[in-house]
Amino acid sequence: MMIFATPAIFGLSSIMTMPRVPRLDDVATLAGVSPATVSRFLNNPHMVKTATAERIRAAIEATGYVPNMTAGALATNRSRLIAALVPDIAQSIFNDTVEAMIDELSADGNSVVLALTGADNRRLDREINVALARRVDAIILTGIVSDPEVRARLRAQSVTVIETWGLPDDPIDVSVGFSHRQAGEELARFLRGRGYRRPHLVVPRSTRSERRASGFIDRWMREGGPEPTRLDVNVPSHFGQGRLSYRALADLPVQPDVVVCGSDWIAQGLIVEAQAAGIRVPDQIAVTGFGNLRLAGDMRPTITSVDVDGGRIAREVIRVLRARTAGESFDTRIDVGFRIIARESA
Amino acid sequence: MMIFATPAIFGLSSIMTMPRVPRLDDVATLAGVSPATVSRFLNNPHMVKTATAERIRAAIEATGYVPNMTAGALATNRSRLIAALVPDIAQSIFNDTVEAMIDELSADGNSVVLALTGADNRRLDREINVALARRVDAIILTGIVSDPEVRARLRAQSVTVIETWGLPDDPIDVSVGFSHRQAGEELARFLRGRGYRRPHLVVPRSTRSERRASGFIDRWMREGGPEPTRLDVNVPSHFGQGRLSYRALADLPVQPDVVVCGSDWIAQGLIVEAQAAGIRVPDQIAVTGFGNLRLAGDMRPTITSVDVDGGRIAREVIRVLRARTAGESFDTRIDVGFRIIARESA
DNA sequence: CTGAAAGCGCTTACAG
DNA sequence: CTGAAAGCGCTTACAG
Repeated sequence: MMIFATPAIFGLSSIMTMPRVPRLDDVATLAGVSPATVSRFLNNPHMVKTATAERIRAAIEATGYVPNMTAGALATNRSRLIAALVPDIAQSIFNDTVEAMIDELSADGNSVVLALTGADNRRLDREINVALARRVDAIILTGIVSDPEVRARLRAQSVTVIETWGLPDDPIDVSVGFSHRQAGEELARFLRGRGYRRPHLVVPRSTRSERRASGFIDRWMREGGPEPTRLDVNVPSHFGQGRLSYRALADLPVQPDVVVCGSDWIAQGLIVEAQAAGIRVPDQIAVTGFGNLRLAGDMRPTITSVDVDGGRIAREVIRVLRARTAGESFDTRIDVGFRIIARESA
Repeated sequence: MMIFATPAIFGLSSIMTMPRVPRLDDVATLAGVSPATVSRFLNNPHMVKTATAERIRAAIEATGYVPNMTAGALATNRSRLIAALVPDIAQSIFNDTVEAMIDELSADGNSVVLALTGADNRRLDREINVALARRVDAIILTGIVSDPEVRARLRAQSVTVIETWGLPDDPIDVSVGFSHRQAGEELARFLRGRGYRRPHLVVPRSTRSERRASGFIDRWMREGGPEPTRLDVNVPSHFGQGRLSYRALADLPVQPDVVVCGSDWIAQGLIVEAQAAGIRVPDQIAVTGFGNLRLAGDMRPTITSVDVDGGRIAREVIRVLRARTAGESFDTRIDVGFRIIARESA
């Protein structure tokens, strides 16, 4: 059902005849200038005389011309397309970062191609190839490129590659993030300082979570603590896992005094389940999350978490992109750090 | 800090000399065929003889050729780019749908340009223009295009436009969704049937929420109920708003027996706050959500919600896209419906 | 400040 | 099954 109820003022008659989409040429002809001049007007308005500019503006208006960025991309070898590769967006701690990046990039005239690499970045290599085929100006990753051949290929290309969240020893090009291992270590120190003695870890099956967990465990044991118990859960992590994780505590040989959750969602679910069982948090069992999502501060009790400034990561990424475009120098390894946010839950 | 620790086997020396990116031409020359044949091999492998195909395959391998989709797009007038326009992704009920769409589309060789239109779709018209400039093959919207000029322009273009979630009376091209008004009406009927008498609405400030709210109110009053009280909240809605919404109940002249929340997050926050105040849900106050997110089924108590099959919406969108590509016919107005999921909270 | 012309890297109708 | 050639719609170095 397609009704053309559009008033004639919008050019209904021309819609009926379906004229082809106007090109730069059409605008040029109508304005009485060459295509080159229209192109200049579009890309560097100050290069054309005011009177000429005015005629071109009118011609664009009259034709309804919309520049063809595909043709522009081919001619300039610059797509103004940025690929963002993330594991998922359904429930992801990266969403804030991605959102902030998209906001900034679109203000710069770029568009973001969002590709999903799946749990454990299964499809990462494939999506990198797609991004390369699209000749994107930059690829922004959250994850490790496992295939050495792909790493080599990326290095050989002129494309900018920014690895985010992690802080690899041997980045492909640029990396913006923090040390997950160190975050785990600091959390161990923090909890030990608060007097907890029997931590239990709930660990999502992702490289980053694993790195935090091993940092936590190493530090904990180095300080003389017993080896923490642990439960591994699938990614993406979610609220329901927290509830199940609480129930699974019953099977442990010794009850923990603090549960270190791999995400705020898990922590939230665990608290809800504990409370439903009549257990008080943190009096009877303490809980920590990770990511410092908004809900961590909103929950009852508020959740002790590790804050990662996703907006900062986005800003640094943008800064790198702009610097490279402008030919200016910039750091290729940017540590944005993290902060432990002590709240009521632990 | 940029260290080339790549083993020589990966062609380190050629990295040093930075040869230009291989083109179709290079592959053709190496394989001893014309560019046309390589192009055919890439797009319709069955069109070339097996022996030829093998030589081309080897040449692609040797050169590390990656097709330039920008050039391909210009030549075919088909970008294989789909624009997905959503208000936000930080906390969005659309994320599941978008994720499912990206999965399907990328399997078809398409990429998704994700654009954010902001609360209340402030930047929708602007992002549509960008999508048009990129010559995307389709624009998938969650929201209403307000500017009549933009609506007319979209209709005049050959681009496929799919409006999702809502089900407008006068769609631009194709729409896939359900009637929000009707969802509100059904919820009113459902709660009245369950014996509730004094509903209070927490309404996010979005067109769709408003439509559900007015459907609810109309139906409720038509059945002889008193006018429900209401509280409007900003979008995107989140957990913390639920907590605040609970506290705000104290200001009401008469206490509700059920709170109808515009999202599951709000419902969850409201339940947590009620419980923290020692109030039992649903015995002392009932609560409903919207969206049937995973957490609705996981929460304690489980949350009565309205299920919208985001995956189904994604599948229908894909079906439409494929049908149009194949030149087959399809419905231009697809109602995916909704279901009220009765659980413990109301 | 402006124009003519070559070029970006593909695809495909046409001819063989 | 394959090749030569034109064309997709821009941009920009060069010349004036």
